[in-house]
Amino acid sequence: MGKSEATTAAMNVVAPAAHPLYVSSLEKGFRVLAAFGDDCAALGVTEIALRTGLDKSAAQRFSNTLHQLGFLEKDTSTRRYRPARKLMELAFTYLRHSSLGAAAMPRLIEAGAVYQTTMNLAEREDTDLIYTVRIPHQKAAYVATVPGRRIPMYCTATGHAILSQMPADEAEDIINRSILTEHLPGTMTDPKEIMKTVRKARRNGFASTFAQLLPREIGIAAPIVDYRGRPVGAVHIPAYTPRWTVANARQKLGTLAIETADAISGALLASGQKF
Amino acid sequence: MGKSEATTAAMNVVAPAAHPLYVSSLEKGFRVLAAFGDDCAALGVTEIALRTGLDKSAAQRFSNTLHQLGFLEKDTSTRRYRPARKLMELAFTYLRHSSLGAAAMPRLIEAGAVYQTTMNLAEREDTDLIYTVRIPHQKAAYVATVPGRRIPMYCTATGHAILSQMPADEAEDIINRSILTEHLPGTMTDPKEIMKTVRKARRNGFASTFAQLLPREIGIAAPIVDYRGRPVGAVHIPAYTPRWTVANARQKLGTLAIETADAISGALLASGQKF
DNA sequence: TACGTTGTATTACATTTTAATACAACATAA
DNA sequence: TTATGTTGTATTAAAATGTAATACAACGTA
Repeated sequence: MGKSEATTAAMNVVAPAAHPLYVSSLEKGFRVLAAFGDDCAALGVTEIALRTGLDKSAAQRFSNTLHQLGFLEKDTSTRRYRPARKLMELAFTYLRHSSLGAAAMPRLIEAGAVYQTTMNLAEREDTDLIYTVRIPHQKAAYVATVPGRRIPMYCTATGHAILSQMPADEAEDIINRSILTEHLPGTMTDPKEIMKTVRKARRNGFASTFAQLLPREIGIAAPIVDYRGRPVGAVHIPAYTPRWTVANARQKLGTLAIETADAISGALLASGQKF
Repeated sequence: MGKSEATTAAMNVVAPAAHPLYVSSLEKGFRVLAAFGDDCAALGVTEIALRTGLDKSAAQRFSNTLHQLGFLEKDTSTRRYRPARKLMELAFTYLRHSSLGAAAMPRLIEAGAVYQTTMNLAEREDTDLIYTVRIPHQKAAYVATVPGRRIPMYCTATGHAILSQMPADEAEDIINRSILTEHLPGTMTDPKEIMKTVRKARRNGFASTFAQLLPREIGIAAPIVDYRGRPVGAVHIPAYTPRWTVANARQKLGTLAIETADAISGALLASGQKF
């Protein structure tokens, strides 16, 4: 599973073409942060240079600066850097004013209590999703319980739920631009098959997948829509065999996911925000 | 309550003196992100310039760059910026390899189920704390359920729990460097009184506070220590009147907090990590 | 339509970052 | 221990980047 996680891990911080108003130093700083992947808890400057494509001097200066700012810790004995707690504050900067998060939170808490299941809120980020709110109930792989994680749309119930509320051409575009990797034996990588699943999700009002990214995981997800009916995120409920069967999960958790997502959509509408 | 939250909100991104290896552009970029406080969901460039101390041109370039990188969203109609989902990925960069988080997660989940209470993990950040893992059970003010939030140590059970495991002079130093604000009528701001509470926490093995930052909130917290006995964080359980009384919370939740914190300390030790 | 305000684009200028290099610290093995 | 490689740190002259001033455009209000 560690392996299957790895492929979804790298944060995307690439040069979006030179522009007169573009401060490339800022990008380099974020490239350093993005260098910390699944496979490395701590990095030295040489390794950072290697992973970021910066030369040693640049790696040195940016690591140093991030350290001074408090976003990287430095182990004085090994002289290696690691991400620091303060990065959590940046998440708060986002979440604090997320009307989606605020609308979702109480409803996810409530829904999680029904069957003692974990409840997640995911939002779209291009061809991927990011979990923004997670309310764990049952124990699972640690990374699978942590917010901020990015997963692809093409092979996840959450992704299908969102795709199901889009015009077909838009959904197809996302799938075509996705890197279709067979994370586990059985991960769907055929665009036609994926679109078929998406259409099924559209008919049912929710999506479900089995063992696509994590072994034994049944994913159940329902879309959250804005005032225009456009998908802004999805409620995701993970369940695991053998405690749950696919049929049982689809019936019970599918309904729960839809109810919860609809309640959130409604609350968003009431709060009058577009987001 | 919104008010009491506000004072604890601003992220600390200040110039740590010029150094030859210091990239000031990076700092400016983070200053822009830090400009988004409690009182503003979105900001225009002029406002950003005002809040960051950058001039209009700089504010323009850094906002633009952060936008291109995906860390700021731009509302095309109002032309104002707002923090974007991608900031969540930075939190993941930290959490992914947090052995403290990994040790705490399953134990917090388990403990939260006992009395249906929210469970938090907080870590120290100078004179403040940052919530890194939050497992909400009961509904509460949205910001009080969101990870990444920073709160002061001097007037919180979580802070006292950590201070209680430090040498007295170190604890006093933290209190002296804290900005002692009376967030609510009754917030403790007298260093002597604070130290007295901390000593009491030391004797009891856990700390408790009432209505210090949030009205009606009873805070219960127990320290997590590393292999040297040094505090690395704390388990925090919030409870609210009238559902809980202070006495009842101290008795039941105090015990639970201690047990959970000890279990986490033990797991950390077993995992062989210093952190 | 006129006016203030706010966002955007363009420059010459100079400060900042760069990349090369040299040095120091550490780890490993002979 | 001494030698040897590797990795981290510090210092520069050179150059590229970011700066701040300014002008222009877009929007909202009266």
